[in-house]
Amino acid sequence: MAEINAGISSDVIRGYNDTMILYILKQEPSYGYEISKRIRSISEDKYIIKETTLYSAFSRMEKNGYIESYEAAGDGSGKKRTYYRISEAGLNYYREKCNEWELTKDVVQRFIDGSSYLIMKGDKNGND
Amino acid sequence: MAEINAGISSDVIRGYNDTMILYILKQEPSYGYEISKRIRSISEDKYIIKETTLYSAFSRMEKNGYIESYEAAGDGSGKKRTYYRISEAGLNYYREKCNEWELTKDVVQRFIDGSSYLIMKGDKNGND
DNA sequence: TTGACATCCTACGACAGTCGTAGTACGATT
DNA sequence: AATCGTACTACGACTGTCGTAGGATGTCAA
Repeated sequence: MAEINAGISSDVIRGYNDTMILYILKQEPSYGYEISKRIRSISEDKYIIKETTLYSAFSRMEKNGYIESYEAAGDGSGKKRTYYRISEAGLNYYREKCNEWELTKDVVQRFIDGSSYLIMKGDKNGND
Repeated sequence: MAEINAGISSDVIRGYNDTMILYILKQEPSYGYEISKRIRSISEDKYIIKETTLYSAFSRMEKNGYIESYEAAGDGSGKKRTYYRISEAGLNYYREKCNEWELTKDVVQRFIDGSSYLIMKGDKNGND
């Protein structure tokens, strides 16, 4: 794979970056770089969030009250980092997004040609 | 339901309006108003595409060569309408989007808390 | 000490799809 | 003639994403 995020269009992910971040923060507070790596590993390298996207999501979500930030020097290293933790509002928002996702997934799926897709994959003649 | 498209965020659908339209056109040529109604009925009123979104998708996709337009007076009524038909390129694009969708769906799903979602819904049978 | 490299973060502006608002125009029904 | 459903166009605002750029710290090896 030459490209980054090959096959994943940012238009689809749009609006779900927040959800992914909140999913991570739901487990424990974290910071930019670590979250970015976790998203990458959870998606098995299929999705790599851009730094700018990530940090702009932070400021947006903090403004909306979904997350709260605090300064801390992580694990032994004297380096100060901006940690984020999820708030109650953020948790509720995350749950709403989960519901929305199930709904949206169901709707979009109706416009995806699943059967012909399967046939195509086995049909060398490309018949329809 | 008070709101239009309640629960479906335009950020998620973004980029999949094209796919929905192509799904309709894959079956037979059609025009704006009819496509809009078909999307609404296929989604069981869960998603109603905005007029402006629809027509801007037309011009975008025609520019990209995914669809071709022609003037015709539909069923008996003397009214002229702009019909669109899908092109070979459009068909390929549609198929790519189907693949992309399966991939994206899989990735996003990993960040959706499915089990707590089921518990929340109160599934007493524990079905999956 | 110097340099390379990974980490950690900010600023700015461009881009594109969506959507609100507005307006036009035709045909059929009342 | 007024109203409604149909059919379409124009314009500009909004927002999340992302390219580009830059800066500052810590670690490790040469």
